[in-house]
Amino acid sequence: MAEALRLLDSEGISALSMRRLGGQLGSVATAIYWHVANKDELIELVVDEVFGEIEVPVADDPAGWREAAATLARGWRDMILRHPWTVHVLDEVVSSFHGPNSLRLSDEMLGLFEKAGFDLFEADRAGKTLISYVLGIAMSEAAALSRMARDNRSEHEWIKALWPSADEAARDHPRLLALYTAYRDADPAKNREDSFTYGLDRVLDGIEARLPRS
Amino acid sequence: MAEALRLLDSEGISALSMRRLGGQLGSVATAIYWHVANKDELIELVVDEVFGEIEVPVADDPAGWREAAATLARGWRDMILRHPWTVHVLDEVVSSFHGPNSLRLSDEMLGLFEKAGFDLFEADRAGKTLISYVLGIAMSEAAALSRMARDNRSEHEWIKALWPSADEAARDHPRLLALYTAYRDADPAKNREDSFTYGLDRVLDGIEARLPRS
DNA sequence: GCGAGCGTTTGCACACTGTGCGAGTCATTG
DNA sequence: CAATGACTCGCACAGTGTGCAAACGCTCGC
Repeated sequence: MAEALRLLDSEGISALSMRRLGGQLGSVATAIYWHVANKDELIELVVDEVFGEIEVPVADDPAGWREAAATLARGWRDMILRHPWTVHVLDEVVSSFHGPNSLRLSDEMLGLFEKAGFDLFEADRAGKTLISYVLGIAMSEAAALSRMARDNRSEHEWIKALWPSADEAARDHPRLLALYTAYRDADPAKNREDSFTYGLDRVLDGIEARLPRS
Repeated sequence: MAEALRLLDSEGISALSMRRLGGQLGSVATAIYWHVANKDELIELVVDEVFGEIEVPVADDPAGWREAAATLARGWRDMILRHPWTVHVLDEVVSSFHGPNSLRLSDEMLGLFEKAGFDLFEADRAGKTLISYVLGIAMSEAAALSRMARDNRSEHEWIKALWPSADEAARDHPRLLALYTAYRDADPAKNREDSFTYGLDRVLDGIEARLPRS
């Protein structure tokens, strides 16, 4: 699993073949099948492993829930950006929601929202809401980043190449054009950070508003 | 593309091979390469096609923005659940954010949030927030549904099979256990709907709170 | 010390994948 | 009628996941 993870992190999902992994271990593809039922199971195991990297901060006082939730969200997103290949195995990811590490994570997240003042049901839904936002944006970011790395072409060049004429673009998509020209000279990394934070704050605002007033 | 979509919808991503698609069209795999550069491009085209199914409601008065945004979110989610294979091609999906249909969609969504009262920048971020939530939860749902269909085993049976003993489960994950036993006799479809709606409302609440008071 | 057993590895084979290349087909046009 | 160009086909290559049976090597009880 460690070797598989190394392969995935350094060269992406397409680098992980059973033959290659076997070779890297000084052995042969079919030898792996003694330890693991099939490739999917291998990936599930690796995915649960990377879930282990996320740590849930403990919020002692109820007031600290929001900061704790934000830290959790950031940790989750950072994990995905550290391992962008997770994007390509989303259904194994979902299956690994039943691995030991992600079970622990789910349970602790429930605890976090319970401590904030929700009952168990609403804690579950609040948690799902937060995680869905994080999953969605992190996967978009990861996919965009890896694609940008593959054919190194900035987002802005992408956009520009799409429109044969500026006039046409302005006619069809006036707002998109205005947005992208405004973004042209911005720092994409900072922009990505700010955008993530903005959404995170909105989601947490929405959740906070549901808390029983203390 | 129509035949590819049919294949994808009825038998999932693994059914779409160039040989199979060629055969279905009364021809041969390599014939497809005249029309399309490679398989990825084919998928991008199909993905943009299904983006075309989503329609953006027009909100005439500013007060209608919330309902319009909710309709948009539901339409997007329904599209993903109608075509669950999109989960497995997330990076082609992200690439197709630059296809004509999704460009139109993005532009119209910007318009929706501008009409609500945001400036262009914040409209972009609000839209990203909403779409990230929808993407995240819909992809989780789609992956879980397709996995459940594959090895027809309910979510609850899944969970039960994980824990060798109830005592152990209760010790390690007390909240998860309580949650799942509470959910045992619930209708999963209704629960999924309610959960989606709950999160959607929280995200929209968070966005609404940022609107300049009118 | 030795054979038995068992966990683990290996080689081989099968059916399948995406796709490059060159030759062939066919309808439309000058 | 000939030729151009859109399109299709057959073949081949390198690669994939994985089933199966044979072989290996280590650790036991005798």
